[in-house]
This record gives sequence, structure tokens and C-alpha cells, in this order.
Amino acid sequence: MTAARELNYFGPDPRARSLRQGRSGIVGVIIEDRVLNSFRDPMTLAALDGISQELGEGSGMLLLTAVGDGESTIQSAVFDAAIFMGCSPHLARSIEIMRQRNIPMVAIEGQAFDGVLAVSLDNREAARRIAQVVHDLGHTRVATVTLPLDALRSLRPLSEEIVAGATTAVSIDRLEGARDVFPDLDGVVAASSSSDDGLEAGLRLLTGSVSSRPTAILAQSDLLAVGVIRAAEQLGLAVPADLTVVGFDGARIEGFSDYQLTTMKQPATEKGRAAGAAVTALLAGEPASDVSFASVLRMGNTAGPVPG
Amino acid sequence: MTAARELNYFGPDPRARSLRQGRSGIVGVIIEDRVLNSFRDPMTLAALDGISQELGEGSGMLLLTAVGDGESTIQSAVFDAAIFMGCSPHLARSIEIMRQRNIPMVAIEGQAFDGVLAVSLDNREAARRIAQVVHDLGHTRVATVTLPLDALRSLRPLSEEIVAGATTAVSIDRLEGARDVFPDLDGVVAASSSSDDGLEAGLRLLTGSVSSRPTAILAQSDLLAVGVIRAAEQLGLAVPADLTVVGFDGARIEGFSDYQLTTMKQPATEKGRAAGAAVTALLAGEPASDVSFASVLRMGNTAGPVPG
DNA sequence: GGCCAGAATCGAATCGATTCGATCGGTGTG
DNA sequence: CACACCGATCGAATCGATTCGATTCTGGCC
Repeated sequence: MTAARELNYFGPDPRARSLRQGRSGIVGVIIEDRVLNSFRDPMTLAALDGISQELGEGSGMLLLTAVGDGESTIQSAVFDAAIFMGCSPHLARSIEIMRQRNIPMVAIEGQAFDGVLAVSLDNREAARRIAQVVHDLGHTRVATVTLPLDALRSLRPLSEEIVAGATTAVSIDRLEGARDVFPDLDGVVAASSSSDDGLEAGLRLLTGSVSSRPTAILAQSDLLAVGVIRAAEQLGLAVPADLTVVGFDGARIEGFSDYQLTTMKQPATEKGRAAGAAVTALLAGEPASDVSFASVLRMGNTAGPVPG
Repeated sequence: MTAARELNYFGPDPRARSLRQGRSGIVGVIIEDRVLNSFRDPMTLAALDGISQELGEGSGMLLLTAVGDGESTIQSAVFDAAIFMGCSPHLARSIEIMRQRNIPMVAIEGQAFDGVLAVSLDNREAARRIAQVVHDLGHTRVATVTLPLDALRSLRPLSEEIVAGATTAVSIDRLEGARDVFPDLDGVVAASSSSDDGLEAGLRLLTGSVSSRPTAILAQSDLLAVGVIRAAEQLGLAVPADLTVVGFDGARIEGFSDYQLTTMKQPATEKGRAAGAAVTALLAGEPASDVSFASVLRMGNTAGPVPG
């Protein structure tokens, strides 16, 4: 020990250790967007927190943004397992590389991929359930505000063309669920999941003649729903008297306490924990299987019968 | 190439490569709190985004939570340089380890540490400036809502005992700056930087007799200020007619557009970029020096003259 | 005192890429 | 034709810890 101190030796070199053991204790977390956008979403953040809870002390999370080619980092970085936050076709190449490297992969939400363990939510079923609630209240003029369907980040009207070229499984599933109840459901695609984008989307949907204006709006996230409610307020519409708004996520939203949002509550932290646990199991050589979570309907006070 | 393919060889092994080269292309980002709490703060998130911008493709960010002993991960993880998000005495041991390992370190905000490059803000000076604005408006009954001063996360009255045992440099500096103008400044310590905690703090400060109630509140973050304004609204106080509220940060806050907050705007993303650039320089063997940023006063409409 | 099991110590091989020095092959010039 | 020079190819050493097999040491027991 004294000799070690004299020689200025301070513990094993992580690099050498990881080479020899074939383990680094690092789990790669791959996000598709840039950091700022990804982590603004409370669900993503909660999932990340869940992952870190489950991985615990022994291991760190390596944040990799899979923008553009992005392979450089993914190919050269040291990590034992990968967790994808959302899984779109853009990742095909990255997934191929990891498969060849024999790196276990887990995806939280998103398209199913061969060799990638899926931690998913009953998006379609949950969207259908809450749409059914709105339907049962008697609404027929219904519109939706969807999360981004592809890489483009801008507000635009929902078109079949966009749907056909959509890559974000979550948004697609939730849209399909809503359309199971309202087959002709139309609306807008939001630029991102934020209340400001929801506000913009809400204004777009709600400015129009009273007779054509929707009486209910299905937002694909709570942040969007909050924005829509703010839009309604700006236009002098009362919620839920004049307009029914429902969300999705069950997020606790800062500074939004006047209403109790009617929404589908999803276990975001648990999704992260499940992903972390799956990764741990896979690394230990134990078998692991897909995990699917169910959302719970939370009746708030933002949905009511058709006005008039 | 064909031979390589036949042998199932897919590029160099990152572990071996990092051992030989002594470089891994990974930068450790050390946060003191758990993920969920750290990244809820828009300033921290912006800084993280700035870091990732600057590091660019070649390298990833390894998220390390330095909770408790936490050394296990810090000691065993592979990374070339470290960026601390806030730098408190709790990190002394971790810093010691890295220094011995010869790992360059950069700290965004926080206490100065030997061998740790500082990227900092003019917290004290900025706090003094905005306090002066409030002072010049004639306010004398002034209170503050500070960010957490230590590891304890709960709302409590500001006491000299707490100040004496404080570890969070940012909060201390901002408090001192405010006290440069209002020497006897009193108030409460918030549980965290959120509008909900600000609301709670605001309610605590504003419920009392009209004669003893403060006419101005200096919040140490914009989120806290927003909460205080919501508290004022709940109590039927108009801002800024009945109560002046100023913040700190210059954050864009979701769903808060009724007011334009009077605050000190700080360049959060730039802080992150500076940290990233410093790390890059240090790794390249180039010299780098401390960076200090200045905040800019943004006059909004939440500060006004003393009522009555 | 001798022998053996078990513990402790030691040396060598390994992980996989990189890097350096040393050949080897080829071209160009005197 | 020979020599020098440049690039390409090759082999060996290196990075630092771990692991395995072998050797040495210790103690207990006959």
C-alpha cells in the first residue's frame, strides 16, 4: 500500500479493466433529438430517471444523440448495453452495428425491431379508451393535436400524406387508437410536446366559425393539452363548458393547477426502471422479455358534454 | 475486407482502442442531485445542451450522479475529462481522485476548487444589480426566496444558521449580492427551483398582516418568481401594483405569458458551450482559463414602485 | 521429522488495437 | 548496373489489469 502510494498508483485504470473484463459498466442511452428537446419532455425525463434508479451506483449512463449519421460516436464509444429512447427507422443502421457487436439493446417505446427488447405502452388501446370517453359524452366534431410524426419540427395540418410517411410509432399508435373511435379524425401535427406548441395548435384549430369549430380536442400529450386549454382561454372559451380537452401522459405540470386534466396516466418512471432492469438482466446473461405497460384513465374536469 | 467480413470483424473494439490511445472520447458530466431534479431546472438543461453542442459528434456525455459516496462509478468509469454541474464541498473527494488520475476538470458554477477550471456567472454582482433596481423603486420591506442552500430539500425560513452551513455557492452568492443592497434581507429557502415551490414560498411570505407583508420579493430563480406571482394572485394581490417580484435566470417558461418577468438574464447555453470548449482545449493539451459570464438586466413588468 | 492439504505468491498469457522499428519491394537516378 | 530513397508490409512491443496455472509456503497431522 505504501509502495503503491509512493509510485502514485490510484486504483486500476478503467480502460484496461474494461478491456480485460469486457465490461465497462456503462449503458448507452440513445436519444434521437438534441438534448434540449428530448429532456424538455417530462416523460422522457422521468424514464431517464427510472433508468438511473435501476442501474444504481455501479454504472453510468452515456448520453448519445443519434442525429444524422451519428455512427461515429456509437461505433467508437465504450458501453455494454444500449437503451433507445424511442425507436424509429432512422436507427436501423445503428441497431445493425450493435447487433454485430453483440451489444444488448432495449428500446423504450417505438417501433419493434428484431433483436431489440421492447418496453412499451398500450398507446393505441389507451388512446382508444380516452377517445371513447369523449365519444360517450356525445362529441362528434372532434379534432386532435398529435405529437410530431416524423423528424420535421413544425406545426402543420394533419394529412394522410404525413401519416403515410410517419416514423414515430408512439404518435402513430395514439392516432390510430383515436381513429378507432373517430374514423375521420382530423387535426394538426404539433412541432413538439410543449404547452407553447399546444397553444399554437389550439389557436389554429379553434379559430373558425362556431359551427365548424370542434367541441372536443384530443391532445397526444398533457403539455399539448395544457396549451390547447390556454388557447381556449385566450379565445374566451370555457373548458369544459364550451370545449372538451383531454391529454395523454398524466404529467405533473408546473403552474397548471386551475384544472385537473382528463388524461391517460402512463407509468413513465416505471418504463425507465423496466428498461434498466432489462439491461441489467441481459448483461447478467439472464433471459429477459418485452415489457408492456398499461395506462390508467384519470378523469379530471376538462371533459364535459357537448355544449348547447 | 472480405476476409474481415468472413471473420465477423466489425471495426476496432472501443475498449482496446481506448486503452491503447489513452482516450475514450467520453466526457463525464457530474450532477449532484438525481437526474429528475437536476434536469427539471431549465438552466441546467440549457447548459447540458450547450456542452453537447460543443463536444459535437466525436464524443459522448457520461452522466454520473455524485450522490452519497458515489465514488464507485467515478472511479471505475471510463472518461477523459469531467464537467461538474455545480461544485460543492461534497465533491472534494471525487475531485481528489480525478486530480490524481490527471483528468482535466471543469465546473459550471459553484465553489472554486484547486485544479478545477471554473465557468461562472457574476452571481453576486447580478443579484446586487437587480436588488438595486428594487431598492431604487423605494422598497424597504423586502424578502427573498432562495434556491436550496444545502443538500436538504425542504421549505424553511432563512436563518443565519443555515447560511453559515450553506454549501451551494450559487445561492450564497446571490444572497450576498442581494444583502449588499438590503443588509438585513430575510426570507425563506425553497425546496427546489420550481414554480410549485415558489408558490409555496410565496404563500408563506405573503400571509401576514398587511403592514408587515413585504412589498417586494427577490426570487433567486425565474421559476421561483413565477410561483411567487401565482401565490400573489391567489391572495388577491396584483403584480406589480401591490407586490414587486423579480427573478433570476431569464428562462423561457412554459405557459407563463401574462407577465414579462423582471429578471437578470444569464447565458446558460453559453456556459455549457464554454465548458465544452474548455474541456476540448484541455484534452488537446492547450491551455485554458476560467471563464466568467455576465448577466443582463431585463426590465419586465413585474416590478413597480412601493404601493400606497 | 515427514508428508499433504490448503493458502499465498508468482509468472506468464490474455484482452485487442496501436505504434514503432525494421525489413522488403519497387522506382528513379548517377 | 548499382545505389539510394521512398513507400508498403511485417513483427514485436506496448497500454494496464485480470486470470489461470504453477510454484512456494504454511500449518496440521501422523
